[in-house]
Amino acid sequence: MISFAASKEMKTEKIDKRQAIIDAAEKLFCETGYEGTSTRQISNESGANMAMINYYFGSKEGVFVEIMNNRIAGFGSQLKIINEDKISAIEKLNRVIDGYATRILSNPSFHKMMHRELSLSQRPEMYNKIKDAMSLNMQLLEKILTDGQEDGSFKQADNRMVIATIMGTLTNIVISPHKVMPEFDLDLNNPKDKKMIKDKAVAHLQDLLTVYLTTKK
Amino acid sequence: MISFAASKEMKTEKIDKRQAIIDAAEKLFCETGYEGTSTRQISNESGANMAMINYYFGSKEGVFVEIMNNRIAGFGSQLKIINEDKISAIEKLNRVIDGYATRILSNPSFHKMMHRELSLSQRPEMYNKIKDAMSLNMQLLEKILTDGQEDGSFKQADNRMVIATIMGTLTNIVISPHKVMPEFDLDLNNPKDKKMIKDKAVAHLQDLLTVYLTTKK
DNA sequence: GCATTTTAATCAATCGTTTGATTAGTTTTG
DNA sequence: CAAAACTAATCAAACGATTGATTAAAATGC
Repeated sequence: MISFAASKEMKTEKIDKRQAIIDAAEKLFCETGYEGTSTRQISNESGANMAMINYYFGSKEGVFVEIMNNRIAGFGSQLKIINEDKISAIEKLNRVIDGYATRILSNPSFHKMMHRELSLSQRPEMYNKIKDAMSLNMQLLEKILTDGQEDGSFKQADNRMVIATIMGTLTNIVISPHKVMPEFDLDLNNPKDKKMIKDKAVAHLQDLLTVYLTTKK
Repeated sequence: MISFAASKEMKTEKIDKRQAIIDAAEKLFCETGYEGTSTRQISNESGANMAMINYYFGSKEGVFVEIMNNRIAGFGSQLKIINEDKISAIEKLNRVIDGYATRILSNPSFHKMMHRELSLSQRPEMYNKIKDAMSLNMQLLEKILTDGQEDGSFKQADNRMVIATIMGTLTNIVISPHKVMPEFDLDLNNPKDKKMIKDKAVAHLQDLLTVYLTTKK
């Protein structure tokens, strides 16, 4: 019973088996996909016994659901405040682009996995969760666009398509960075490369949309 | 070998078991992914015996490789000629956008599968094939952009990012059409909806890039 | 009648899940 | 306080089902 003086953990070893399973599963799901990952792999990677997966999460899919819920929770929180600020529409848009790029590029693997799940739409529960989380961001983006259009700072545009351009551009960069910059050997796991790609992406999108939305026809 | 007078097929039955396997496998791979599709499913869906898969293609992966090769072959063929035409850079760009949207939206399921494969990058052979096929299109796009910039009709821009925007926007629309137009119940399998989405996407991208690339700073 | 195509049966391997037992820590009880 | 009862966590082993692949025999076409 926890010897005196609180011996927390020994080195950095197994803080929590439950969390270890989540961490290992997320890594593996990102790398090899849901179907491509076996419970035995999760067991090995996490150091937990196979039975613990079902003990804690009921099933392999239960682990997946848990991971997605954890990540998706608090998705819109940081972005929502942007729309409260007393700043111009164009400034709001620029901040949203930066915030969106930051989040997506902070965990490219997970974003890839999310998109695989969305494109497969096998597990309806997950599909709807992802869809809802995304639609939160879309509503925010749309509001910024329509507000800007109403006060005359943005010209009229196909806002749905504008949103598709913002999200699509960032997703495209995350999924195929080599395509974007084939002349270098860029690696999204390298923090330096990641920052460079993010800066380029943000600068491009901000420039693109500023020019597009504020140019008099 | 193909008896005289070409007795094609009897009713609509088994024209070719080999082709039936390819068709069934492509459908299933698109719907449930590569790992999520079993050889027995392919066998059932195609009407061919399980052993025929290995007989004709050596393995399950062999079927997959065959499908990808068939689809990828002739990828750049239709687009290459565009760059030969004696038309303005902006006109070339508009045509490429239309051609690209047409191809992607002509088979959304396959395009989704291709992107899943690209984002998983499990099978290196496939990964490289897809990458090479895409990079063909990218080179064409980049050439159009730089040509336009050299003759002064386009302003300087981050061309790699511009390309990411074009491809990313279209991919985003294909993968999540509901996100793009949640107020309607659009369906990419419905030819009418598909045409409408394609027209909207093309119009948006052409407008966006025309404004962006031809606006004096 | 020979080569090609197709079949049913079977293979070892792996899948996700469940089991019964064991450990250690906590609570309850007398 | 200590014996008894209970609880959550963990384990090795095994479950039945399914996986991709292979076999050897049968059917087919020429």
